[in-house]
Amino acid sequence: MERQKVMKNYHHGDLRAALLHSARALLEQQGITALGLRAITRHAGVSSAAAVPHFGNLAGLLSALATVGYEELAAALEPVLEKGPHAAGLVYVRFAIHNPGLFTLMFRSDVIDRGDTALAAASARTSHMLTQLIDNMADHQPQRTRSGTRAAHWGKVHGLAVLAIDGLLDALLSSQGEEMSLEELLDDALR
Amino acid sequence: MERQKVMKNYHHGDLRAALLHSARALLEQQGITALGLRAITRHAGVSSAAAVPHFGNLAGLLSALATVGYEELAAALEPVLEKGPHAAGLVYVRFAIHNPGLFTLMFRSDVIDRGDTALAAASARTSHMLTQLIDNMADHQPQRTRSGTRAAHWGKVHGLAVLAIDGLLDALLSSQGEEMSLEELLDDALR
DNA sequence: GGAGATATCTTATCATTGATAAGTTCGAAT
DNA sequence: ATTCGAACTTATCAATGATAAGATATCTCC
Repeated sequence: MERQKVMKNYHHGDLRAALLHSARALLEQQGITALGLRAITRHAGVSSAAAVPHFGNLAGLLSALATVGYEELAAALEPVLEKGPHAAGLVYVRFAIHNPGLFTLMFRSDVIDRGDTALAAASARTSHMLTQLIDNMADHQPQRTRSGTRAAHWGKVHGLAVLAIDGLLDALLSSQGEEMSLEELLDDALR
Repeated sequence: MERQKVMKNYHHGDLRAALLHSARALLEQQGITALGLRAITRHAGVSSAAAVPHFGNLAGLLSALATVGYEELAAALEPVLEKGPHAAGLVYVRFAIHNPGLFTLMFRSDVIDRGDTALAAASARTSHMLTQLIDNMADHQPQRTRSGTRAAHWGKVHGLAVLAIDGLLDALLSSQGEEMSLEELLDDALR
């Protein structure tokens, strides 16, 4: 029967997924600067215009990748929803550290298209999850607004994630003579 | 004597400052995407290669601009050094909100050159100021490491700044029915 | 199971970008 | 006054994202 045809040139099979995979690989291996349309398609072994039917343009492709990021973050957050903000905060920051490029992309509103439907949905879902998580926590200080509490916790967690990715927390660690790992520092800071 | 020659084409006089001014104007008016070498030189009314003698390349120009940012942030922080972390946090976030483009640029390690001497110096000075400010504060919890305390405070303040710039705090405000301004929210969150 | 319609992918081209080399103009130092 | 060097321009290059036109495979409908 010979059905297992490789289908070389045309009709890749699942080029959409392949392009997202290539983009992610480039993103994590070479940084967000390497995320060009040509670099991505080259990595996937297709022509530079092959992404158009699936994503329209580069912003569309990156938006789809960021969408994956929001979904993965939500999925990572879900198991600790009942465990309170400390555990969830650690999960949030760990996700950022383990996927620095992807996490960075998720907040680069200048390269992704915030109007993208799927992206907006995934982003909103994750945000909703975060606020719910914060609201559910025990130590709600009555002296603070609910919004204030949300902003305070989300801000802290997000800031730690961003600073960790930028390597600025390592600088903080090495300057002080204290013997501790980044993980310990984060656990301490999130207390 | 007619000394007030306009000196049109050659030897601008202070092109370095003029280019930084143009870059900053473009940055705040049209966003970080508009910060191209040609756009900046066009705005300043010079040729696209005029920036080379002063900055080498685009990264050099943007690094110099980011350096200005770190210096201004340090200058804004200085008057509140004795007032504790609450006031200083507000100053930090206000600086970010009033100079969103510049603040964003200061943490875009992919477009600026972290090896730039002046940038590294200004950045280190500001960081030093921040850690000193946090260390001086009264409510040092003994259960936390010094590094942990630094990370916690810097993280929170920085996260709030980043989220505010991205408009995500406004989203947080509007979702909740509470009647409060962004400034009030920040003041509350920094408590 | 055959034919036309349709989506996918390629090739070719365009305007624009950052970098660079070579040439021009000005100021400064000897 | 002349030379030297820095500042600036013009011209050119490779590379980018977008797009139009063409080729090919799959799908639908009869």
